Amino acid sequence: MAGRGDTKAKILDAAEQLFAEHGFKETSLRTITSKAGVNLASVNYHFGDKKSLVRAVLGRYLEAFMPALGEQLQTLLSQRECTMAQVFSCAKQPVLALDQYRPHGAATFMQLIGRGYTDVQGHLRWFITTRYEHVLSLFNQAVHKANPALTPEAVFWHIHFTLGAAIFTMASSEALRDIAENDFDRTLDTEAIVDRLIPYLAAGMNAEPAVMQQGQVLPFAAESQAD
Amino acid sequence: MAGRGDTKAKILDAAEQLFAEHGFKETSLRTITSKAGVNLASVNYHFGDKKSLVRAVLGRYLEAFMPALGEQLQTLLSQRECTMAQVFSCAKQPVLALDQYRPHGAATFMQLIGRGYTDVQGHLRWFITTRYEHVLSLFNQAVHKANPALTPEAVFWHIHFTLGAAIFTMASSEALRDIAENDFDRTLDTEAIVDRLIPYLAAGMNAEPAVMQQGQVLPFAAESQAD
DNA sequence: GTCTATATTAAGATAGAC
DNA sequence: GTCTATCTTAATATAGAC
Repeated sequence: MAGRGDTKAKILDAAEQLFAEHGFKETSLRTITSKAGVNLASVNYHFGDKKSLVRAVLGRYLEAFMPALGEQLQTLLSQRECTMAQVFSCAKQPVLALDQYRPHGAATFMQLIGRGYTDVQGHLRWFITTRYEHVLSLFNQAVHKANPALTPEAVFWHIHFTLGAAIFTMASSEALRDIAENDFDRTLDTEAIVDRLIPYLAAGMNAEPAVMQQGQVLPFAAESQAD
Repeated sequence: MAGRGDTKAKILDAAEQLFAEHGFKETSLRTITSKAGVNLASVNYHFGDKKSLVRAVLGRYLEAFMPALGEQLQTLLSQRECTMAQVFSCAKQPVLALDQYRPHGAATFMQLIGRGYTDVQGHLRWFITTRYEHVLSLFNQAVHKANPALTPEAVFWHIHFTLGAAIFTMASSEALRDIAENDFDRTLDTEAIVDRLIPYLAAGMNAEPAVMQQGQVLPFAAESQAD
């Protein structure tokens, strides 16, 4: 397997799939190049080192996703008013478009985001803070517009809860889809999962904080400890 | 540093902290034993291999948490009726109790769960399917009791969204707490985060699925693509 | 039970011929 | 740009003295 000038792309294609499935640390350059059918040394030639390869893989997707999300948010912000579900729907088309961009692109992207988020090396944080901070800011604005009653502190926490639900779900979307198709006996595409997710996230984001005193537990908690 | 018979415990204590912070694969036995102040070979002597050490670390926490959660859910299920917030509150006391069990136990536990969930080796799945399936079943029942109108399919998906929000948030709770304390200028304990999380999860779990046709996007999506 | 010393394997990276 | 061969490092694991 030699000769053609698309070695770089073949490495990226193989790497993104392996990274998504197994994680960055768990995927060796040898596994990648062997799957790609290229020589081990070519990774170093084309990307310098493994860290740069990881960033190239993430960057290819982020560059396809983030500007599209930014546009959707911009448009929504130019409306007179909006609902929380509309805010989250802004991500729907950009995510689904990734399936045209690459086979299983949407699922792969979300798995990569999930991997990158808990990653020690902070690849994803690097992208967000150096390139896409603006899009995150638009998202914050849109959330505030949809529900101005939310305090900044509530927005902060709810956004992170939301990230967790979205990233985590999509990162394990393949496994979940298999289980769901088996248990409920019907086929599911990425869009169906996204359509389940949007109302969940919107409802959570709009949630009112409960009034709780410090140390309060369920009324029956005390009895349950007695034996 | 030698002699005392608590080598096994010292290894567990060092390992849980390092695993929580850096992940299983990213933490070497050398790092663990050096932090614990014990000899490298003692890991193998006391635990056999690294895989068993990981399970021992997870198991110590799960054994402290799962039975307590099960009891809370049992008690709730014996009531005449319950709300969704009460269902999620069942986890509150068992989680917070971990802070008595080990320093920063609650945060460490959730970080470990987060690591274990995306872990390739499936340590966590192993525990759940071999030991704690019963507790998960109680949780499912409680959710159904709190909102019988939810279809089994909706419950399935919402539980996974919930797991994502909870695990992901708590796994990065230390970082989030730092940011929040800096931005909003007040101290936060684990209980405060849990109290934020519960109403969010309850609202999401109770969310009604939106009525959407296949392929529907935002009304303004078409225009935003024109240039 | 604990230690030193070492076997074994796998990984990232690079030199240098073509 | 691509290949073979190799360097270097770091990890798990174990043997065997104490």
